[in-house]
Amino acid sequence: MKKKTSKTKNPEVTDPRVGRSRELLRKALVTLLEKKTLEQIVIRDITDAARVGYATFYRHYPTKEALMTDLASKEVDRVIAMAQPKTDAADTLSACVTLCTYVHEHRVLWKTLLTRGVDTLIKKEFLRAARELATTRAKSNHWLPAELGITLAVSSTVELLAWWLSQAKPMPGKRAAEILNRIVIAPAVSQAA
Amino acid sequence: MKKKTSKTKNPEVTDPRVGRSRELLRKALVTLLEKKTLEQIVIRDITDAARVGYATFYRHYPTKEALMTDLASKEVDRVIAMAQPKTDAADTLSACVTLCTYVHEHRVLWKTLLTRGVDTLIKKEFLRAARELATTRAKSNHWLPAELGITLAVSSTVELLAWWLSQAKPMPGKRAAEILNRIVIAPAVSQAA
Amino acid sequence: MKKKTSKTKNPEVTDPRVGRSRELLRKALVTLLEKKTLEQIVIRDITDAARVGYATFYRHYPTKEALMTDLASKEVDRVIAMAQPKTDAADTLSACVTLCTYVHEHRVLWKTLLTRGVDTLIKKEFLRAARELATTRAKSNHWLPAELGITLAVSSTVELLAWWLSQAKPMPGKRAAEILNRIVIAPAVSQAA
Amino acid sequence: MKKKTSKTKNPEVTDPRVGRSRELLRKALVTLLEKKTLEQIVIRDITDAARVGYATFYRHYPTKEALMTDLASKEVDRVIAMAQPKTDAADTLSACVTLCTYVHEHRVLWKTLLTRGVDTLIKKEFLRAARELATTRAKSNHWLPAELGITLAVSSTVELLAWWLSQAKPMPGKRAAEILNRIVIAPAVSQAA
DNA sequence: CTCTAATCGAGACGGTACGTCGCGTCTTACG
DNA sequence: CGTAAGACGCGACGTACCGTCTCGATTAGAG
Repeated sequence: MKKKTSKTKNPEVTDPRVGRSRELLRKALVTLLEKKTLEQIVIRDITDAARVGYATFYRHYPTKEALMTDLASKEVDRVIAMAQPKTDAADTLSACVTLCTYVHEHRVLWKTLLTRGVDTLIKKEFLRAARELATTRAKSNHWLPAELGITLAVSSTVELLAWWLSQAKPMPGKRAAEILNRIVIAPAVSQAA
Repeated sequence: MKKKTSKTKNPEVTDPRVGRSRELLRKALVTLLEKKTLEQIVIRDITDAARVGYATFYRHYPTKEALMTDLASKEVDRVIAMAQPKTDAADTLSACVTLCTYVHEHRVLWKTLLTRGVDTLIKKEFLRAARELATTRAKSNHWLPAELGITLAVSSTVELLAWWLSQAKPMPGKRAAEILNRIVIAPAVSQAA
Repeated sequence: MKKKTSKTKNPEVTDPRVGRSRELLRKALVTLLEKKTLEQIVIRDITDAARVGYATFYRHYPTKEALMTDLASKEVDRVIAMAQPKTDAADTLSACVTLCTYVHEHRVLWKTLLTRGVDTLIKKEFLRAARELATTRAKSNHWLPAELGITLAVSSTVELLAWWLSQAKPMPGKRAAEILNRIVIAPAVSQAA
Repeated sequence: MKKKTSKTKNPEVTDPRVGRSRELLRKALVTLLEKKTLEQIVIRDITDAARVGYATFYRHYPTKEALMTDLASKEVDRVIAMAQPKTDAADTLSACVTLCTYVHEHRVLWKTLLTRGVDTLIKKEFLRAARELATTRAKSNHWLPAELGITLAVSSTVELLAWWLSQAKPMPGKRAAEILNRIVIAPAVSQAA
């Protein structure tokens, strides 16, 4: 029989329950991260908070780190997408301001992303994004290996944001952006020039 | 009753078996770290490798992280002790060279310390040491909070060393030292000036 | 009320698909039983082998044991129906021969019915059938309670058949029938006399 | 110095905790069997009833069936040990009386052993014991294979006991013994003669 | 050299979390 | 509208480590 070709296998998952479950799990994890470290969180915590069956977790993510990475990559992609145009315009300070502003607006989430033992995963996502950026504007540098430059820039950025948000009374985003630009981004870009 | 009180606690006189057990445990951990992440290592692995009873571990360390910290702080103290005189002499490049040379000479150990999921602990030890240094030479800085400066310097240093040692063919220590000095230490010191 | 649609339900007129699905499920179970115990078989195995949707199983049977019982009772009824006339003629040996012959002809199936952890269900079906027989020819017996007699006769019969079929080189059906008659049926009948 | 030679490596397990745990588990299982089938019992039920950690179960038995077998074999061995001398003296009725008396005295336990879906395991143990007996008194038989004879005798015995104990008002042990002897044991022995 | 207490090995134990499996129900989208 | 495909809630499974504990057997060093 010819026919049925159309439907039977749609490449991507179509069942709406799948999307819903994943959404619930991500939300639950964010909530829990406000109170505990990722490694203090147990899978049952997540499924309970998401009001989802225990096994359902494994139907979507192999580990809690995978769920975390999903979360992190979405956030990182979003912030990069916002800052990138400015970078393209070579206006690094403006890019930093955009970044810091966004982070500050979502400071509750970002604080947990950066300080709850999750920073490793966030850093990995930033690195991924930074490498993509770098390839588009590859500039050779005599004395500083590109990969090292990226690593340092990313790690400093993350470290700075983490420090900033963990302050009892964080400085204004504008100032954080200035520091970030002056101490990390501008040197990095000028090196690359 | 006075008893043989004398025996019980001479603060620094310890049963030689104690020292021996701890040594065995540290050695065992170092060995294991060459093959696995700290969190892949379980306590039984350590005690087996050390050829020591399982409970003996807990007689000396509450967790494997404590053992790791013991290890890390010894190493960090040693390398700081070597580099510090140079720093005092304001010869930062020379301090960097000393640091990199030492690390390179013990690269097998340091590679595992910096890359086997242990970097967080090492960084903590470096921070501890760096803060001590900083207090001795406290300089005010208008635009860069001291604590942030330290944090960034330490994290960049650790990141750089980790990157360096994880290369298939690491560049010579002298070059690593130059980069370290130029990109991390010199800016940090000049800021502080 | 005559119901609205003609379609719905004439008690014995069943949707032909129903019969088909059940048939497929029974066939599938028989096939699977050649390789595994009933309790090693899971419902997904059956539906996969029957090339039927998973939920379809539950539209016809509440558990795999129910399916098994369905299977077993059909077989037992058949064999009883064949042997019974002989029993009525008091020709017990002949009845045994009929039984053993039938079983031997379907030995692949019966072997699995008797040895794959299914014997309990088969025995239950035999008991059911045997009790029906017994009521038609109820004879009192001074020292042996009737129910016990039936139980022993059935269990010995099943045990004997199971042993027989599980032999690497089973003896001929005629001999099995003789043993069965001599050791189980004849004594049972004479007791009842 | 001979030392306390006795201790260091005794081939069998010496730790008293082991014996205690196993005892607790067996006791717990017996208790639970009075209320549920073996397969309705879940390992957590056993460990809870035994007031023992869940994992402790697996330190001693791989499955609940293994625990059950342990229990069963102990009982079977005991009863066989009591009846065997009589059998040796060819006094089969007396052996049956001994058996039935013992079983009746422990009827609560035996009822569960024989009717709670455990009979298969008990039968297996009886078979084991019966085969041992049989080898010591191996007699050839022209028309009845020895293994089949044993199988039938054991299964009938078990079936009879199960029927007996499951009666609302069980007949006296003496009468059960007579039936057992007359219908199972005596024929079996005379066959073997 | 003896005696006593600290330390040790061995490993059982009560727990918690894991990741898997199968059940039986319920949902979805297609034909 | 019925059915395949399969997601879901549930709960038992058996495993892995954890950190605590009990045991004797060594061993160190004070008397």
